[in-house]
Amino acid sequence: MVTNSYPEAEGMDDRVDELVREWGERRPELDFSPFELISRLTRATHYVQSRLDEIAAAYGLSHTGDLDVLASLDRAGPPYERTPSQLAQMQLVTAGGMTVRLNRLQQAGLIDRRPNPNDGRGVLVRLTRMGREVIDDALPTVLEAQTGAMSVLDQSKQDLLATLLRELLVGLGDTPAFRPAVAVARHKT
Amino acid sequence: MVTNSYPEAEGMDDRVDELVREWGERRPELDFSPFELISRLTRATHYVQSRLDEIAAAYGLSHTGDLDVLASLDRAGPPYERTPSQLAQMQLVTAGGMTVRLNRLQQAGLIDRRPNPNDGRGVLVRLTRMGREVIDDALPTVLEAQTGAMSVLDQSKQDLLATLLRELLVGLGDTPAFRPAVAVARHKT
DNA sequence: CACATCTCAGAATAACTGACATAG
DNA sequence: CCTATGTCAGTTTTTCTGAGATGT
Repeated sequence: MVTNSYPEAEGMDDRVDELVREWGERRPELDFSPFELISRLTRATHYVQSRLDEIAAAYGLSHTGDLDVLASLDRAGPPYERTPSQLAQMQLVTAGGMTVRLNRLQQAGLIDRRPNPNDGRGVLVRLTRMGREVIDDALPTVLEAQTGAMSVLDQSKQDLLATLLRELLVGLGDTPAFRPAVAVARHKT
Repeated sequence: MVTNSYPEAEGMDDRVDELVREWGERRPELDFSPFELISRLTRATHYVQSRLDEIAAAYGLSHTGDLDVLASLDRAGPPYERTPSQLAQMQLVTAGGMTVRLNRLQQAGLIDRRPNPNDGRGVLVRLTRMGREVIDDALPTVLEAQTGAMSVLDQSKQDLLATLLRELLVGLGDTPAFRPAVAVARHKT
């Protein structure tokens, strides 16, 4: 169902190959292979995010980041709640940046906030009924677009790519919060 | 010289594994493997660009994009010139967006513009002496940072990753401009 | 005349930093 | 008291779109 314009992608050059070729002539003493890799990462992200931003726009959202917030709340399962700081950390934005997003989503009626009963400093963000409807509808759409974007690669190549990127990410510090198996009891949370 | 905090990245989980695990519990009927892949692409790009933006900032530039313009002109070799549209296309921004960057770089004295002798509609952007000094100094710094960022992966894995990403990019439409092997002569250019 | 190149004005935001109020 | 949470104001930009001037 999701088709691709370049069934014979294998063996073809991308635009990064051009850049690397030029560098090789201009600065033959330097190794540009990390540059090559990072250029591809960046460009692939650019193309993919553009497609996803279009989907977000079709739902009246300003960009994929807003959809990510809704998805993250959905992922939490009933009652679809998380704290702003949880959301910020998952999505690599600062708390201040998340506040802006949440204000916008609340304005649109897709989320609301209530005081966190376990922590008087904080709040809990929750999907509204409308927010749940939006993400219920958008999630399959997004997944389909993502599937389509990756579909030039067969499954085994996608798996290999995912594995390599995991290793890269761990090296870049994208590691899960440390979760002790045992802990001494504390007051409240 | 470039070290890494996670020498044993292999086999370790990244934060995307957490997300995928949550999705699996919440929506077991859906396949999140393309999501997993795209999340990793996006996050890796985020981390890497943050590092490169710091380098750009150290040179007084507003972000990596400005460095990319200088690098692109350097790559052209003497006399270090390109048209704004060439630069825009290479860097995936619109002509309008490139104008803003060029204004800023010209303001900083790193580039200048002159009329394009071959095309009265256009201009040629050129590195100034100071621009050349900046990129001469910055280029090794950037490459070193890029090398460091990728260094969790050994060379064979980097090569494999680059190959897979090339194939993905071609599928996403990142293909070189068509260059006919033969063409009929035309006026000027 | 249709199209290409480039710049600019206007729109719409994004996101970060640092400060602040509140609570643990 | 020191730290953590969340919000806000201020700042700094970014980028795109569409119009317009100029030239092919």
